[in-house]
Amino acid sequence: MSTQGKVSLPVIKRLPKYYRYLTNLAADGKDKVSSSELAHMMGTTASQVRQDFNCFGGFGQQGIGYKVDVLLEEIGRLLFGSGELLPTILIGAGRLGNAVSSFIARDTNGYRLLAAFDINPELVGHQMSGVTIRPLDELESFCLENKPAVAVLCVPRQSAVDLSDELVRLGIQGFWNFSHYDLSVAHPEVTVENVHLGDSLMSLGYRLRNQDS
Amino acid sequence: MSTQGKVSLPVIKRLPKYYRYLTNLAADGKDKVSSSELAHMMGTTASQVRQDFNCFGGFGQQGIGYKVDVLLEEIGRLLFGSGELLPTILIGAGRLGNAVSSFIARDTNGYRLLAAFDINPELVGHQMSGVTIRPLDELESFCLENKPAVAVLCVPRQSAVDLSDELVRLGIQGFWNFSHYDLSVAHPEVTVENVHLGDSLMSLGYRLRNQDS
DNA sequence: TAGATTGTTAATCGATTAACAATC
DNA sequence: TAGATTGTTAATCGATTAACAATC
Repeated sequence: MSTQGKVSLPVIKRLPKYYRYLTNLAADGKDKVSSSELAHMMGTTASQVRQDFNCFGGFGQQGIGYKVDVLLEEIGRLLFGSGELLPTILIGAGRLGNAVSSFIARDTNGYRLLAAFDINPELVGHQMSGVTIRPLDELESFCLENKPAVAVLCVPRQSAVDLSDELVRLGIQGFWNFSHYDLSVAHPEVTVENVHLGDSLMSLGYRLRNQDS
Repeated sequence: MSTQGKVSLPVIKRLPKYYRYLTNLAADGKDKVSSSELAHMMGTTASQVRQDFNCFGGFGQQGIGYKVDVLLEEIGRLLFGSGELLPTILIGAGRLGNAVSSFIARDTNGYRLLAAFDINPELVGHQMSGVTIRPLDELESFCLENKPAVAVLCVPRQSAVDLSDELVRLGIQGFWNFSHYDLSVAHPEVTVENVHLGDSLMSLGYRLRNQDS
């Protein structure tokens, strides 16, 4: 079990989805579930479900299925570790930043929002999802003092290019990146999760126009 | 050329990214680019770039490279068709809906925002990204009259389950889905682009905690 | 015991990468 | 012509699916 390093990205991307469906099952009072039931709900195959779970060390019971609470606990540990929250800062407190901040602030996701930053003086000083918006000048001193591990970027492309260099220098280990710029190419040494909303929207357009469901 | 149906999803997902980088190249005044230059910028291989472009019908020049304007035009046509915008409605005008609406309203993405809907009476009547927020009761009559093709869902999980059935019944062909619920399983007959922000955040957490860049 | 369902190995499928002839 | 780079086929790689023995 916990055979680190051999878990592929496709599997990792499915973990939160498993977690969601299992939470629903638990809420419905189900205590056992089979790989085929889970597969049906998730729109995948029983084979894949079993294969995925076995990346970590099978926690099922042959002939019976999986216990929902065991799965929730195991996958929960994988996703959230031993419970320590990842100290996080957000940069860019516009509309997108505002919406996104609420996801980080929810303590069910495993993060702790320390502060938000913006260049716009009109926003500075306001509260957002429980933290104060600070001027960008304070970024360096804040990071040196508070050692955030994760930065969430909700800024335009051009700012993101410069900011990411600065942030990596300041010891940031991961980015949740909404900027229109690909951090993983410039900074392969950090962990990046890109959310390119414009790209997502455009590829939907392609599929719709080409009638490919 | 335009050999429909044989373009795989991974290729489709890369199209907007090509489009972005080519736009930058054009802005920088470059008129030619090689597959290896593009690959370097995008963090992929020259082989993949050529393979991708050949899904549609090679528009490069052997020995020379690709002309930036030709690529932009061809990929632009793939992404945006002949220029008609996809009539779109948005449901859920909260913080996330508000942020997301600006992407749809930008006419560079190929969509036209017709209206927004919300159950919250306090939001109804306000303007958002150029359209009026309407009460959810008007959804059916609005759809019958205006025939939107795409619906953007920025509502909680439970509402999404019911709404998607209703919207498919009303003739919606595609969803840009931000709700915490998987539309593609319930409605395989429509085109769905899921953006699960919580899932994205959780999988970033896994990777950070397991030091897997 | 019989039925069910996992764990795990093997087969298939598809996407990425490499190689190279065609050609500008 | 020589150098460069595409178009395209072949090889590799990895992920998904199928199959089946182990076992509850």
